[in-house]
Amino acid sequence: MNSQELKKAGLKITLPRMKVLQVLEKSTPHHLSAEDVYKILMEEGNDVALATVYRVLTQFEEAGLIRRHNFEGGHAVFEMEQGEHHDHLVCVKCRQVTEFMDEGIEERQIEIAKNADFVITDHSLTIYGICHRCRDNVFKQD
Amino acid sequence: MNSQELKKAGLKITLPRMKVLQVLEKSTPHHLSAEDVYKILMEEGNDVALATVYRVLTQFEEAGLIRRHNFEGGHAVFEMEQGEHHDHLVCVKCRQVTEFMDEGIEERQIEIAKNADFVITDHSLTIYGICHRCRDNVFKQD
DNA sequence: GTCCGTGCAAAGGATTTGCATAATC
DNA sequence: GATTATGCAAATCCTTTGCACGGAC
Repeated sequence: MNSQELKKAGLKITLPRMKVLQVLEKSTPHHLSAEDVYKILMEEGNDVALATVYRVLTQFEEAGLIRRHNFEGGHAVFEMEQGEHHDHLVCVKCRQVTEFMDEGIEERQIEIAKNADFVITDHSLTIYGICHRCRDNVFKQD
Repeated sequence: MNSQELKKAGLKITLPRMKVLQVLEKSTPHHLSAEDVYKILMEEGNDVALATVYRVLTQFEEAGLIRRHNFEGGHAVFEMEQGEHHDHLVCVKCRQVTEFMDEGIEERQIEIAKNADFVITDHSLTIYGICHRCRDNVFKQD
């Protein structure tokens, strides 16, 4: 139930918040921009102002319910917090995002930060490239 | 001589381009935003329009002379292309950027992309945190 | 009923663009 | 002298904010 998560986060249960949360959960592990969320809500007939989507997403991020990523290319994308950290493979053609996690890399990062006398607050590793589907379909439009 | 680099990149030698290039080279390996470059030029008495700075930076990036990074927090930063790849430690307090490079991590990334049947075009690893100076100076303003 | 949340429209910051002028080759 | 670059201002994109109204508790 979504209302549980909202309450736990100290946020009042409102329709816009419930709806935005549903959209994000439904599309896990996809990565949606504020605009994406807004469009999906519109298509579903749930009229929520874009400004509200932004506000709600920001609140969710502060509450630790979701995560914001600033990949290259302008707009931020959001995904449900999945408990465990992971990194991303982003296809520069179709924009599809795949997740991965590598213990070795994680350990090395901690090591590097320690050596630099640096307290890690966050880290993001993103590999940009062309996914196998886009490579196979060079002549088609995805 | 900067004009060499510009010519090699197929760009006409103009004052704004020379000046922007000088600023970037002078501050290597610092990371400057378009606004930063603009302000430095202004302080030096070199009046270049902000729009021109953006245009020139974009051209330099396309020519492979410089590199653009979109760290978290809004605006892009640029640095001279230094031939060899490296990653970044970004202090979330003072915004200072430190560079590092780890062979083990690089190899793991290639491995991961291979397993995902993904052709790497680029990759960026950024560790966000608090540098030792900011940690020591918690009560002062940097 | 009080307080917080929402919608709307306007503001905001970073970056881009159209157009006339000015510079390079 | 032809073509490309620049300056300026306006436009654009993504995101945030002020304010009056509506809804949650």
